Amino acid sequence: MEEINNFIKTIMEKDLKEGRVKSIVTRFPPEPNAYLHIGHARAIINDFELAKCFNGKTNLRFDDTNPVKEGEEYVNAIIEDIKWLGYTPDKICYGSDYFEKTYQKAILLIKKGLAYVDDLSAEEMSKYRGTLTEPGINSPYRDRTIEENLDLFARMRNGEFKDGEKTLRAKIDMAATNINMRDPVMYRIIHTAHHRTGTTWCIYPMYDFAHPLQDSFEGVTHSLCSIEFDNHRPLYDWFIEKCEMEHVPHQYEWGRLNITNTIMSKRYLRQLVDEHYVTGYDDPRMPTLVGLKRKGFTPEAIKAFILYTGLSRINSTTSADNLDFFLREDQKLKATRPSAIIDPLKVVITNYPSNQVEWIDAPLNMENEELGTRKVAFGKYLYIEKEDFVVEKPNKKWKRLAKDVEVRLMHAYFIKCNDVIYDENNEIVEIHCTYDPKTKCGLGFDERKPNGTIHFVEATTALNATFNLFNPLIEDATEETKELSFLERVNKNSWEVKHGFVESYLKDTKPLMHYQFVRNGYYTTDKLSTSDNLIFNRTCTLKSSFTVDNNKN
RNA sequence: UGGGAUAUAGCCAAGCGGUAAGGCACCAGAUUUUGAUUCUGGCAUUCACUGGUUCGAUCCCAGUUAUCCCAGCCA
Repeated sequence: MEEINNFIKTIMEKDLKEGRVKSIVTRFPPEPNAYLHIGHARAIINDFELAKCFNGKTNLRFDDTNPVKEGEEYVNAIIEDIKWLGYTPDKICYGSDYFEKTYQKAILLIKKGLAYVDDLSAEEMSKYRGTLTEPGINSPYRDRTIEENLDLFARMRNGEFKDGEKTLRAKIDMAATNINMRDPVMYRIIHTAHHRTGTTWCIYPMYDFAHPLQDSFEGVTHSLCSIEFDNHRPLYDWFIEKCEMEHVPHQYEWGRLNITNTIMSKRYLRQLVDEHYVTGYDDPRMPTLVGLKRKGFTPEAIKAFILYTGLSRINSTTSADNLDFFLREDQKLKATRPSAIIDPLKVVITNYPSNQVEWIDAPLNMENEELGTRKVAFGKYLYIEKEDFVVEKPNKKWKRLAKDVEVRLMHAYFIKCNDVIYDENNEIVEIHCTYDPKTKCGLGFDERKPNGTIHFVEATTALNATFNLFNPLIEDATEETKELSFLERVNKNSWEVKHGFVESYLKDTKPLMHYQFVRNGYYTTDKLSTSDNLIFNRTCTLKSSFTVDNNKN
């Protein structure tokens, strides 16, 4: 495993050395309302790996303080994803475990005159809050007596008020330049059953109030979150101090990680699923962990990607090349490498018997013979990749087949092209070659050097399978076509589902699948273990356009 | 136009007062039964800009510019 090294680690080392903390405790606090994606993986990996560096502990804590958005389905999915990444939380807990303790701390703040029950409606409160440039003004309910607040808050809990009728607010400073400090709401009334506490509660703490207390209750030392919470840190510290928390956790922020041409926002991922642009959260086109898993990613590849990509306070966008690299690196010695032909060109071996097919032993991975061998068919009729043939050798650097040129068919024989057959439109139909029996793989033939090596499949034994281009696993060999589409960023604010993934990806980036199947054949055989000789049909289906508006609300 | 954060190569990212690590991408060459892999070499006289402090500044200070975040009873 790579050595983790980033600014948070430096902070931890210093805190330990200077005695501010005795040991490291971190937590990964997802809200159970979405599937985890590669961005979460960064948080998970850092939370766990940083604690691990110092023999510390990491909790998984579900931040379930809003019953209208959350559910059990996500809890289980998140637990599974973390397990898949290879981590075991020290404890699995829930924000709702602390509802009573949190409630008591709210009472403490009321008693100290630092919290009050407000009757302002949401719209009124918004007006009273002021703007970025103008200070807010105090709520008319701000000066209720402690007794009245205590009574009202108890009645809020007892369900005497409707949703939105009252809130509990912290009494800080309506003129604060940091808007988060302008008497933030601590509790709101929600008469909705909670997935764990049922109808026990009808008031729920807000993130800003609940989170620091939860961290403190659990003994978290370093509460790591993304940079947009930077503005909340003063409030975090305020609640810790004013609630007289025994254990004092500290919040640190890091920048968010984006990946080029990848949607990472929960909201849009949900839209893609809900509106059936993809087949589900585990669609291989999704950046979710379950999606990446189906696409062929391994936890090791994801971890290496995250750790090598590093961490800073800058929001950054990493090229998808980076992610691909770590998958290739991870799969180099692990993957079996059978051949596949995407765009077939028929080859007839004129000097080979027409009713004969021979099977040649070939290693599954030339760089790792421990993976064993497979039988590769060779016969009179073959397919090669169209792009591996040109009639006339264009230059010295051309290392593939051309007329009157001899190449090696990987694991098989040297072949030489003698004739090119055209149809009435002057398109190449097939090419005629001869093979040299002396050059069979393994015989040690070295009298001539071929003009390169290309891969092939034997036509009569090959399976006509359709691949999901996004997925190294062969999904359905029997299915005739599969819709292929991809998300492309059209401009800063919108993305579209485009058809024709293959072409665009081929043009703009080194296509992972092209690389894996065509030239290298890195993929993990899973469902189709009986044959590794496959014809790749490329089928694109037009899909409607999907545009998202990045403007809030 | 209020407050906060950030600025090091095409993309990430180390460096924290002593003269710019590393990875991706890219380029050139060698090896090669995958134009892959592997190997070798190249890739910031300069750290957003302008001043200042200092023997010495990416690092400290001041100003400027650019980008991001904040006006949910979301997290």
